[in-house]
Amino acid sequence: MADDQPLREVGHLETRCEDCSFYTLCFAQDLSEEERKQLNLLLRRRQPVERNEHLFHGGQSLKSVTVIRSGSVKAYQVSQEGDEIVSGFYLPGEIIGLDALASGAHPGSAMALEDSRTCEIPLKDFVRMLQDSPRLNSVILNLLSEEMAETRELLLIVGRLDARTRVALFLLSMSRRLARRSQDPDQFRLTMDRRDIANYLGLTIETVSRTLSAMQRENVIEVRGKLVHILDRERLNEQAGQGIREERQRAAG
Amino acid sequence: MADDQPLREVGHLETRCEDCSFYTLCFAQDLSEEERKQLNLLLRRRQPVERNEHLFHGGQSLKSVTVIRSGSVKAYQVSQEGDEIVSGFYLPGEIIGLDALASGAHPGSAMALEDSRTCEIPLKDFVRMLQDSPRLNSVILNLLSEEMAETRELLLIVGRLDARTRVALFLLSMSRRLARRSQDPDQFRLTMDRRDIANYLGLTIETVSRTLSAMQRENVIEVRGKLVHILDRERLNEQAGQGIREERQRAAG
DNA sequence: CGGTACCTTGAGGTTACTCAAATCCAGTGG
DNA sequence: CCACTGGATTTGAGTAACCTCAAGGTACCG
Repeated sequence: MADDQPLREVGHLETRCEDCSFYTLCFAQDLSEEERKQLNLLLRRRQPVERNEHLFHGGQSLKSVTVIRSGSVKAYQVSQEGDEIVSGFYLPGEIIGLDALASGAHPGSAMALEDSRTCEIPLKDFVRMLQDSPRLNSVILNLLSEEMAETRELLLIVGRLDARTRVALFLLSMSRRLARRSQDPDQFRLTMDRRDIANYLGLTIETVSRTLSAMQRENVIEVRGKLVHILDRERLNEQAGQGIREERQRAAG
Repeated sequence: MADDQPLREVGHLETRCEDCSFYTLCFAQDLSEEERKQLNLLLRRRQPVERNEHLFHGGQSLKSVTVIRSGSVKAYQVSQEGDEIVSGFYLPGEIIGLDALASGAHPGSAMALEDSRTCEIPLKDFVRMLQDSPRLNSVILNLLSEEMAETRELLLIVGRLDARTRVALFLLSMSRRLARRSQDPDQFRLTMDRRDIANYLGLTIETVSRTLSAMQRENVIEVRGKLVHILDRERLNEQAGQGIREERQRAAG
């Protein structure tokens, strides 16, 4: 299908400063001119990391708070049994490492899915700013609670939804987050492989693959390897919406 | 089995102040004498809540931070589809409402599973204390991150483990938390019904029931309705430990 | 051009779900 | 104290969804 208009390669993502979470947050949440200036001063562009290189390992102490500038990153933990558990993906403009703020150590590891660049604020500076600025404090609390909410949502997804729904939600999430950073929301490249997707969604590779194929047969999406084209967002939304196994025992509420 | 020593009813749980999270935290985390005194002053014992009564509803603004003094509470959210999603249980001495600190509104609802009593600190006072005391601040951040960690763990449980393992983990968690509050860790009463357990674990009532029955047949536990007796903690631990579906596709790490 | 890793597809098995019925239990009223 | 009743729990039989194992295809890289 659509051989006249095949999926075209989408370039490596690079976030403009205006699209970065630091930027957006700080300017949206009415920090003072002074606070902004300082934040910008502290921001360091770090050496690019290569594909499969780690940004940090689980258990390491938190050295800096990081924004993905380009590329993408997966966060994962290793269970007692030694299994890798993918807990999330970070796209350009998103902040990584906040969940370590409280304890001071990273609960999990982060690995680049492709060659990536980041901006960082050394932890010391960041903490100092936190102490000086109640505003920034509340900004961070908010970010944390947002991440908490996302984890909660994932909880809902992973445990209770059928494969079709999980995959639909995943695609929509990616689409939404890419759109936020000035990307085409209907055509994008998944930077993670099927294994990571499967792991993240609590499915097997085969099930993810079959589900994507099925969606393609039904003309909801077009898939070619990592390239995804959303053809019928309407139906994708439907499939994402209704997945809860048709009424588990719901209580009175 | 064990008809000579049947499960005996366990009395209504009441936490001594020494077992309460507020108490423990504040005194463990070296707050100043002054700070402690103030915290105690602010603590209010609230009117008891009856079984099935709500402590608060989702979306309501956070009015106070609450410790369960006696009884137990379930936290749940309502999904878009109108299904109830049980996100956790709170036992005597545990703090409820922290996850609303950031946004100021409760993300979900809380309902008493039995007649219960609570202690509360009005939000205003609590926030004032937070501003005055960097120590308390970090204590709270820690609690939050702890809750985050718990949610993450639940994430792991709910999506990826088989029924047997989920139930085993649930029983052990209950046991551990009860033991912390001076209860017999091997003999206790579940205050929630099978539906809540099933919902919490992402299973159906029938599966929970069957699993408990199977564990009983194998002499790992003894169950009679809500009463649980752990007979073989060793094996229960084993069953909790190995559940991950025997090696999902693990990546290189 | 061959090799390797990734992805897709197929066949069969297992787990947990669904539907249905029996049993247990707590609370109520006689 | 006991029968009654409605809800909770257990148990059983059949089914659907997803996993496992296995083979074949595809793309990328040297």
